[in-house]
Amino acid sequence: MLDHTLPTFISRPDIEVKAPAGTAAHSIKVACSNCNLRELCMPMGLSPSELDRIDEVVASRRKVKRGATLFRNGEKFTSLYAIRTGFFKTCVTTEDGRNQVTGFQMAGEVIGLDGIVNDIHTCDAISLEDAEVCVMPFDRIEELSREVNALQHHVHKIMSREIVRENGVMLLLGSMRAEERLAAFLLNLMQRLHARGFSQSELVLRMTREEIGSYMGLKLETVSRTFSKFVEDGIIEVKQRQIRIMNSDALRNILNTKGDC
Amino acid sequence: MLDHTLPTFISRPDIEVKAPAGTAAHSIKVACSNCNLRELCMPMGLSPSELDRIDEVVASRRKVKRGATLFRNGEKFTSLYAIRTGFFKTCVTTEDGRNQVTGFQMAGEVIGLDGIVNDIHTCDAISLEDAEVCVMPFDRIEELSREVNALQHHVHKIMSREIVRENGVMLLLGSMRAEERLAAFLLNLMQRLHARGFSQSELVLRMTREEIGSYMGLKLETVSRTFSKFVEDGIIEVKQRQIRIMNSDALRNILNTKGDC
DNA sequence: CCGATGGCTTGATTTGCATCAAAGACTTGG
DNA sequence: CCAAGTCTTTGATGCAAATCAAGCCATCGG
Repeated sequence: MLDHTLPTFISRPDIEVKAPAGTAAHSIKVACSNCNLRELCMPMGLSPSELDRIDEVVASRRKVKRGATLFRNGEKFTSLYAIRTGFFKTCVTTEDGRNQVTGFQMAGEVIGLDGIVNDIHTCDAISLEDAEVCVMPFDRIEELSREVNALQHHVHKIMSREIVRENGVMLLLGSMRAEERLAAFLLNLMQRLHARGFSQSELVLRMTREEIGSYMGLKLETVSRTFSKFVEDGIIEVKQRQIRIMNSDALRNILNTKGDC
Repeated sequence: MLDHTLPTFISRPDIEVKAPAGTAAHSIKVACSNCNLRELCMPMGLSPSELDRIDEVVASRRKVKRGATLFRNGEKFTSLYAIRTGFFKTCVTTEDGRNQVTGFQMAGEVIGLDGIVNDIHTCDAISLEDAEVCVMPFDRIEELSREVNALQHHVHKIMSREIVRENGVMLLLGSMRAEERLAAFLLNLMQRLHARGFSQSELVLRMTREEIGSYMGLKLETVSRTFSKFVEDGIIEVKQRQIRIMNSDALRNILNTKGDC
């Protein structure tokens, strides 16, 4: 439901291409064709000539310090962003100040899709750790995807995937209890990290309890309590933001056991 | 937040093109260029030659009886559907039988976007009244949108709009109380109906209290009680599924008044 | 006409999570 | 090193919505 399955194993994205000293970050020329995240954010099975064209979609890179915003509600939309390193949250806000985290995004994922409809971003994208993104001007994406069919279809798939993800979150918010929500949350995070070559059982949360709560429609105290309950039950171990999954089947059971009781 | 604003006034879509007697519904040739819903589901400002091309995206029409499914979770994805007449709900289901309405769609709106990622539909689309849809094979849409830039951008906008809508629903489900949810629900329905030329103050619900509740993350009793409360407060009148908005400002106030109390 | 059915309303009770409150743990900077 | 700030945990209490339950209303078919 909260699915981000990836077709192939992806190597760890921790080998970073460094900019030459003194070069402005936004002017670095990067090649998707050499990027080890390519299989996450770009279509697969391209011909060599298509691969060369694909490089053109990335205009530049941009570094985003922890806590800084990549874009903000109300700003003009120009580009999509592929996350190279780091971890983001996106959130929407009402006039009366209510705030809702709508997603957490990690390396290889694309953000900014909300801006396409009205050429204005309708949410904030905030970095949860020092990050770097590939800036992909949307007009360039549209231009190129007229010529490279695989890119065109890939863009459609990325948007559709986001729609399906949000469907899953709606199901979660609309009908699940706190334990189920957090079980789903942990399983989803684990799965996405595992697809990126990280451990199946250990993860480091990049966000606060409050941000988790906002995403899951819970208060931070409830998040904390529920984690504590999982620890009591021997399902996970928690040391600050370090989480170790001791029994992932138990988490899956929590998710699938509601109609029964 | 639950926004479907339309740029122009749209005439009532109640004049239906009848199929010649004896013609199978799915073989009727239809012209978008003559359709009075064009401004809702197709891009605007096309040249005459582009308009002709656009007609090619609709392969056929399909009638869907009330209660029947247009597509179902697990079915192969082939086409998007533009609603000509009628009213649909889409819903997702978990293995353990939980069900969540993810949206209600009316004339001029497009459904099926969830199927693009994995070539499989991940939700059910069920008609809430006798309906008719334009079947638009997705490969044809992709082909044509390589040639007609406006169509390409339009497809992107439709998908982005759906993402933004779902962001709004997430906000609602994650942080609003029952009264606020239903105020938002009524205002959103009114707005979309008004954009289609219907009254600003009267509407007929096409769905049951239970379906509203599923969409809004509430039980049907809560929906009923909250409507009753609105009636007591003189905000609406309810006669079965007929709703009359007596004081839409009051509804808007309910939405914007939470941080204050 | 009547009985059956599906949808809706309303009341009584329970409950899961929010809220309020306080204190502990970790981080950062002088 | 201590002080201040942020994040987290845990406990006590309250409340909004769920649950359980009963009856009403409109529709439909025999």
